[in-house]
Amino acid sequence: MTDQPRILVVDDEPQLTRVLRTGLKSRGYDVRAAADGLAGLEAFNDWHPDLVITDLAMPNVDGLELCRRLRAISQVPIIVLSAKGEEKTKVEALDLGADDFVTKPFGIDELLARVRASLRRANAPPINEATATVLDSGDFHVDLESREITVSGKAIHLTPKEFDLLVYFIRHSGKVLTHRTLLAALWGGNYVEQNEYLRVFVGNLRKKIEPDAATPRYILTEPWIGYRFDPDPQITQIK
Amino acid sequence: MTDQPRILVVDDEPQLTRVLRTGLKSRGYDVRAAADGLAGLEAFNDWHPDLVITDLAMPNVDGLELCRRLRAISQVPIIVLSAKGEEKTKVEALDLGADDFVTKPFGIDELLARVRASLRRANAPPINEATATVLDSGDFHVDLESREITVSGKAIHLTPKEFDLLVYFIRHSGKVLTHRTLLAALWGGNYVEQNEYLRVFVGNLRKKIEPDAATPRYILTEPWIGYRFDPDPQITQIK
DNA sequence: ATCGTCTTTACAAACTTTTTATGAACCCTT
DNA sequence: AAGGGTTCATAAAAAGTTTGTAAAGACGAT
Repeated sequence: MTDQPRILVVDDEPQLTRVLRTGLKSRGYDVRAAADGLAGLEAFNDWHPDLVITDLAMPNVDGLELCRRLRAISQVPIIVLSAKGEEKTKVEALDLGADDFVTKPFGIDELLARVRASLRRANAPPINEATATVLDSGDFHVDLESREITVSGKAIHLTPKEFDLLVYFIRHSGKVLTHRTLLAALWGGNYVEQNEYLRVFVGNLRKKIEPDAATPRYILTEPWIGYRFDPDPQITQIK
Repeated sequence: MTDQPRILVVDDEPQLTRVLRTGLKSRGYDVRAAADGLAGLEAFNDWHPDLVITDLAMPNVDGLELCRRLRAISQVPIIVLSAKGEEKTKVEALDLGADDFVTKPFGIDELLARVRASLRRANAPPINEATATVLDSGDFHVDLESREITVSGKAIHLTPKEFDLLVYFIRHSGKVLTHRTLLAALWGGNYVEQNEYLRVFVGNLRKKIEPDAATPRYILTEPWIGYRFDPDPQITQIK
């Protein structure tokens, strides 16, 4: 793909759509817009964008349903736009496989940063993910065979669950991971309500990997939603 | 050359050197290490290794210069280790006659595969690691034919199962070996649940090879997971 | 029958995970 | 801007497994 990255914007507010289109186009992206989920799906099949930005509240097929249908046919990164107070819906969207969310109102710069992050992640070498024996991400180095972990060169010791949690975070760097997702991945589907487990383990993990556990740099809290892992906080800065 | 293939490791990072040495020795290679290019050249003239593994960034004579000087006097296969993002230097090294390169970080298995490939290409003794008759790894010396073992020069007597267990450990130095893996390897697939066997045999083995069985240096426990064998514990464990 | 080895059993010590409790942080409403 | 209700961070206790070790029983070879 030597072309500009293609971004599909799905939103029923013409004003917001216009802002997004001009903002994204001026940064070199190729942008197309659709006014509802149905039109969005058609545009996707037609145009094969590299990233989809969708609002949640929409006529016809809404943002949630759009996520579901897109995930059924594609791994395209999805960024969800949502109004404040739609926490529950946001979580649903993320559980359905959305990559990130931005809460309205937002600055165009914030959205652009998230777009860059998602595109980078999508293009990033998911090389031999299944067979990779070494994970290397930002300040983190993990040898899955020897189960040795270093952060910025310093070796650390993790318990098995802590190890699994960190590996999961690294493998989904940048994505917003909901509590449910994390619990299902690490404890199994019967434990998706045990948020306390997560709190304790995230806390312990932070104590071991964060320079200052009180102001985390790597494992970021998304209140009401879940956590987000940033392996290299200098690059992903938003402001 | 009836001996094991000889490998010269040139690297100024003691930790990496140690990993390479134990990893290669445990597979039946004869290994010598040098801390910089100058020492590497001397060792080469002295010892005539069958293969040279060298880092790029080093004090005194660096990896590039080492390649150049080696090529002036020998066709010995050279494998270059390089950090991420040293693409340009990598190309230079290959132009100078290096045979292969491996990007850090790498798994020991990847390096071993390249070593085998380079030796094969060089028509070096096609000695199969699997048929090596002597293992030399850290403080351990094992003769697979006579089934004799010395630890730090002291001969010890092991029962057959203990012997097989130790050999398995040595051949997989540094890796964490799960209970299942060990049980399957030594007792067969029907015994993968018999963790008690393992406990007893590891305990007995420790009594015979550890200076102090109560605080093991060689056979390390990975709680909930399995065991890890470290043939050459120089750096004291981090807690 | 004896010896050496492997298997089985038992229990305390060590370690991880789960549970509980408390104060701080956060979001929404007024 | 302030208050109520949740959620989050943290420490520490409780519960549950696993591990280390000794020792007894089983098996086979000499």
